[in-house]
Amino acid sequence: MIRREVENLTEEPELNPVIESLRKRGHRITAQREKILKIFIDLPHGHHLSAEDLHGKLIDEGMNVSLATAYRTLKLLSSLGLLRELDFAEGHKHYELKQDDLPHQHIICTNCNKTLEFEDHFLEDAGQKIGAKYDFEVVDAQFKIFGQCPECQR
Amino acid sequence: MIRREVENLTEEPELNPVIESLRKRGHRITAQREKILKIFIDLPHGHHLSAEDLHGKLIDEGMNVSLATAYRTLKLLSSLGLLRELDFAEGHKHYELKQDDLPHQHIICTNCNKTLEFEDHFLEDAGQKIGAKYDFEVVDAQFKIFGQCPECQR
DNA sequence: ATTCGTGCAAAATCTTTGCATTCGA
DNA sequence: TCGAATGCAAAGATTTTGCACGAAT
Repeated sequence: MIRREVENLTEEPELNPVIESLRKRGHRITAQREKILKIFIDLPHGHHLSAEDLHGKLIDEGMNVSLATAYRTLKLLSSLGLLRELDFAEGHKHYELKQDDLPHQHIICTNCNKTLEFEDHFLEDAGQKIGAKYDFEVVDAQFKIFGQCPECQR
Repeated sequence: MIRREVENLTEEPELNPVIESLRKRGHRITAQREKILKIFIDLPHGHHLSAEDLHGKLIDEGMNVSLATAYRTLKLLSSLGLLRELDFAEGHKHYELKQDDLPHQHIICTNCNKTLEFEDHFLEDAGQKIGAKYDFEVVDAQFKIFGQCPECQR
C-alpha cells in the first residue's frame, strides 16, 4: 500500500476541509471518523475500499473500530457528498474520496473484477448536461465499462 | 403493467433467437427459462426487474418458479449476454433484456430511487472506444447519473 | 439413460438496527 | 450535562448452495 511521500506533513492539510464540513453540519468529530477520513485521504488515487476493506485497514492500523461504525460512517460521509459510492456489480459497494477536481471513471473486468480508471472530461460534462435536461440536481455521474481485461481474454 | 398491443402474436418472434442462443450453448430449454425470457421480452422498454420482482411476476402469472431458480436464471442469462445487469446502488441488482440496437442509460434519483432512461449514441461509442484503448473486450457500457429528481428537490 | 435444472431449506454475504455505554461539544 | 456516536450482538436483506428429485435431450 503506497503511503504519501512526505511523512512529516502529518497535519494532513486535506483533512481540515472535510472535518470542517462535518462539524458545520452538526456532526461530531470522533477519533473513528477522523481516522476513517485520513485513510481515504491517504489512499492512492484510483483506489477504493469496501466496508470490509476499510474495517480491515482500521484494525491493521491499531484502531479498533467496529464494522457497524465503518458502515455507518461510510453512509454518513457519502450522504454528505464527501465520499463517492461505487457499485461494480459484485455484491458490495466501494468508496473513494470525492474529488470534483479529479473526476474519473472505471473499466471493470467481468472475469477477475480488476478495475482500471480513466479520465474523460467530456463524460463529466455530459453527466451535468443530461441531468440538467431532466431537471435533476446532479450529484455524481458514473460511466462504467464492463468487459474482459487483456489477461482474462487468455 | 403495459402488455404488448397485438396479443395474437403469441408465437413471440423475439423469443426464438434467445431460445436458440441458449440451446446452441448447450443449455436446456425448460418451461421456467422460457417463461422468464418471455417476461423480459414483454417488459416495456426501459423497465427492469430485480430477482424478487421477477419471482413475483412468475407467481402472479401462475408459474411456481422458486426464487432460487429466478436467481440462477438471471445469472445464466446475464453471463450469456442476453440480459443486462444494472446496479443502482440500492442493494440489489436489476435486469433488463439486452438489446444492442436500443442502448440506453439511466438517471437515478438518490432520494426516491426512481429511474429515468435516456439515449445517447455518443456514450455508446465512447464505451467501445475507451475500452478498446485499454485492450478490453467490451461487453457493456453503463452511464449513470445520480441526483435529485425535480419532485424530490421539493 | 444420462445429465442438467429445479425446489427446498439451509447457509453465506453484506448491511442495518436496538440497546446500553461512552464520549464530544 | 446531554444528545450523538459507538460497540456488540441480533436481525434483515439479498444471494448462493447442497442435495434429492424430476425433466430435457
